[in-house]
Amino acid sequence: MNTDDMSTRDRLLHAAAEVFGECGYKTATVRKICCKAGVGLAQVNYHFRDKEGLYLEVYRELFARAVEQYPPTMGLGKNPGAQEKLHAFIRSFLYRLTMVGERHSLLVREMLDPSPSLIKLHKEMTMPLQKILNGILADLLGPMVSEEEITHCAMSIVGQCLFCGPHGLHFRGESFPAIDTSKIESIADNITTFSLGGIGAINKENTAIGETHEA
Amino acid sequence: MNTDDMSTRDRLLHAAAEVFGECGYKTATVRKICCKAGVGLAQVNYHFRDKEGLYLEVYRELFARAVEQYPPTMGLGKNPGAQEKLHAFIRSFLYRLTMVGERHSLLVREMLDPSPSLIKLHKEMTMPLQKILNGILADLLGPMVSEEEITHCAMSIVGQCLFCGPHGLHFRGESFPAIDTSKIESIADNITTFSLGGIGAINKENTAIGETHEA
DNA sequence: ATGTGTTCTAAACAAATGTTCAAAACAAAT
DNA sequence: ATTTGTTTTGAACATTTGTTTAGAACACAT
Repeated sequence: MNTDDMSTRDRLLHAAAEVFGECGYKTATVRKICCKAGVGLAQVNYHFRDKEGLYLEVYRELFARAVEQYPPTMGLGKNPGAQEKLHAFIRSFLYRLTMVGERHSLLVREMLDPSPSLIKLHKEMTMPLQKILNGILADLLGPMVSEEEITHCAMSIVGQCLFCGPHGLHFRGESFPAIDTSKIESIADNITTFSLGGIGAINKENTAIGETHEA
Repeated sequence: MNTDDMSTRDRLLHAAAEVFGECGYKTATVRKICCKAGVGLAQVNYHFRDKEGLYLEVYRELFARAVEQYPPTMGLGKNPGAQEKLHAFIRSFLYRLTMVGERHSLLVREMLDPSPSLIKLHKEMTMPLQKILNGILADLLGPMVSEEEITHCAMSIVGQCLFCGPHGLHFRGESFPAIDTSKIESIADNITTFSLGGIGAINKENTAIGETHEA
């Protein structure tokens, strides 16, 4: 992408996203970022107060764009069932990871090793998504299920997505192959099938316990 | 633990495990480690060549101890079924994460964001465990299943463990509450139930496809 | 006691990094 | 054209960090 006509601020955001993504917060240097952006060294401090200010801004913008482009209801028709909703949620999650990972694994990286001041921001941006997933799971698990069990299922699903998704490769200690977007769909199908089976098993266990106790 | 009677080398390993665990490789400093170990600054280079040498040694030792203490067959009687084997695998996985996380989240941390030279070592130490999981899944999924599907299920399970386990808290942007070991068992039960359900679903889908094609 | 190889200490070095600052360049309004 | 406020630059500063080195302290065999 040609960044010549962008403002210094935007050039910095653009370059910072790449450098932070490649190196992580600590290893990325202000010099690298400014060099890549083609601006003076002092610009980071001028426009963003300090390195961390720049970082937070990059994170916020990136996250927002990802959610905008791949909302958790992505590809759903009207009156979708809970199963379709779950599928859409998982699919969109994986695409968000992909998109963010193409030029910068920033989001994923910092989700796993957050800088202190990022935690609050991350919570703010994640909360709505988490609420949505919990709602879907509440539907799927029925009214007899506890809040704790919903959380457990949510964690199982998020864990799968993070690990199986485009950047799971990092965790597994592989090198960094390009993301084949075509695989996302099949991965999403797999996780959905697997998770629906898992939810069913939790459900069955639950009603079994219920019967035992109420009988 | 009193480290007064240990050798300088062991004191360094001990302190390094803590500091690396708390800070990660990049942020941890040789000075911090040596100070905590109560040894001179040059000892790291003398005993381990450089910072990375120390790091690799810590990692190797920690991993080995974790596997020794919580082997993937932990708590199994003789002639266990595949389901029990899976449960034991998940349980031991979580305990390994816990143990390692008590004093140092080193293992988990670096599994997620590995330093370049660590990748090889990590692969070496992980491979046997991965083989075991694949074997269990091959049993559970039956003979008709493809290698790819086994891998998918394995990833789903590992992803769940990493995210739901003691250090999943990091990813979720929470602070770092002490690990309540008593919760491990229930988490393990949950993941096992969820995963067995997921495996069942994959299985069912598979035989359905098989029937369609072969009919 | 002497010599020898190992282990340790304290100081210093070289490189890298985030930040600051004074001055220059620029833009826009009067 | 002058003023005013903003943006940019290049250099410098203060820290931090991993590593090195010369020499002291030590262990131990001869």
